[in-house]
Amino acid sequence: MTLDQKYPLHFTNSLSGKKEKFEPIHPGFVGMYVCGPTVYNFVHLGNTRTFLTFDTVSRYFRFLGYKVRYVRNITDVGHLVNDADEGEDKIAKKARMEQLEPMEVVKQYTEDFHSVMRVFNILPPSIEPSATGHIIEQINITNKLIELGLAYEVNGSVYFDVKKYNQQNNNSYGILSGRNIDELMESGRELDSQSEKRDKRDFALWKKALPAHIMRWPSPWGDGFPGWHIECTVMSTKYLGETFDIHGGGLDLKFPHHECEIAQATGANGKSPVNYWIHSNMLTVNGQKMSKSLGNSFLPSELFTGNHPLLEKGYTPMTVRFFMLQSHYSSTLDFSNEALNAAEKGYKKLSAALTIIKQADPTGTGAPDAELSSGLHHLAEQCYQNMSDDFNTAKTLAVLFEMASRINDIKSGNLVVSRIDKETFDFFKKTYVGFMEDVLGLREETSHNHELLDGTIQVLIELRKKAKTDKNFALSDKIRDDLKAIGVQLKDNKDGSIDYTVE
RNA sequence: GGUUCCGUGGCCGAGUGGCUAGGCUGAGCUCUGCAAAAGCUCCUACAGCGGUUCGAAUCCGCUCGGAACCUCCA
Repeated sequence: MTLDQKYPLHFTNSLSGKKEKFEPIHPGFVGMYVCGPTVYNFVHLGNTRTFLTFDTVSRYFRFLGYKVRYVRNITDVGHLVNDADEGEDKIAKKARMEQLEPMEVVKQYTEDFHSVMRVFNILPPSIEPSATGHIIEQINITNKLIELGLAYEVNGSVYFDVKKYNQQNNNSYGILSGRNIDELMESGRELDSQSEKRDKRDFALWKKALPAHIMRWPSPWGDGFPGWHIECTVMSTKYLGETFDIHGGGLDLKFPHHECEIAQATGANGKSPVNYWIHSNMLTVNGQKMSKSLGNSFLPSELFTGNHPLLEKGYTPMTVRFFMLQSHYSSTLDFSNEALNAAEKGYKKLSAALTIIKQADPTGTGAPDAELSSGLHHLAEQCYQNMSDDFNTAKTLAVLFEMASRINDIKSGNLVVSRIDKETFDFFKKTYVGFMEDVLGLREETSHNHELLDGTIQVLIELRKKAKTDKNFALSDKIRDDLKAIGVQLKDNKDGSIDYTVE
């Protein structure tokens, strides 16, 4: 029995709003597309949460034995500033402000994005396509939609005919976001230069470029650039097929972006593009969504250094990762210094247990205790059960904390390893290490633990041992206190050995 | 205005009809030369008001409060 059969995965499908059993199109394989960043600025912490969510999702699929193709795009054309744009997109605007070539901007912020992903231990996707690399495909699908009568050209721009699509598809526009097309008409706002559209609910597939616009490509309708939604439709279906398993993204993309993707793809290919939609919720600050425009966002670098008015101190990447994993991806998560401090301590506890269990060995004498063994086996199994239940990282962490207590029992001698049968011990160890490192992506933060530093501290530890043996407690305390003052905490173990941690 | 979601103990945060969430903080105990770490114990909540039910934090209704989307946004 394979792991995915033993612990069948269920998760909430945004399309139905219900928790569903995951049934892949091709058994053993998962195709997943996630909307990536728009690279016209530094990614802030809120953006990071979404990528962390889907990193964990893809990690767990792989852990269960699935072969995953994870596609996450780079939006380097830039979303329109607004629907009434003057033929200028965000990247072009930024480029002019900074006197740079658009591709220079894109390059800079893509590099930043990648480095942020790396420090958070977010694994790279299988394919990372860019919008500018798929202009031809975007033109082709736009052409196809025109031929099908679902799009129309006006003055060098092409728009998707939402009303017509809706009539042809059982009024399904709004199927994802629960929106009603008639209500959209009432609430939609009127914009001056929107007069080109036949209906204000229509959205752009291709926009004509004005002379000032510096990102432009030739097309059957003249020089221009693609609309926002079409890139994701093109790149997802190109690499995953016309219907694929999972599409993810931030909740704020549900409407209109994802709704438009469904309409375009369904219109062009005659079939629904995605079986399961997953939306991750927002990171909030004082209850409000973190966003650049609200001025309550901060950059990962500011978080690490603590160099920000909202931050009391700096926090390590793994502390932040742990902090985010403590809540469910579908809930909002509120940022606060208190919560980060709590996370820092909690994470250190798990990390310390990780170091211990990795070195633990099931040696020793004594008969295995069946009841004890089955209790530990059951505990470890809960990691699988919790992750298979809508990727519940919070519940999984709760189990890992209990496992960490047992690991500490082993270290302190409260729990004799030989009382655990070999099979259970191996499963327990494999589960703890596997869920920490492979599934949750939490690694030991030992960057301070350089060889030189370690060697130096070992010398001091030996001196202190000698002082203790000589009952020279004044000296042994001075060594410990002085080390603590510079951030090195010594810990005396029962067996006389001495460990240390670096703050 | 429309659509949707949320309101859990000192703080963060899981949980959807009966069974201990967990972390952090605080108090105590054990271990220890003293610490630190660790283990154990305690502090037992579900916005308010009604209703359904043998039984509700969990379902229904109303009230109050907060948020997201409807415009670029992870």
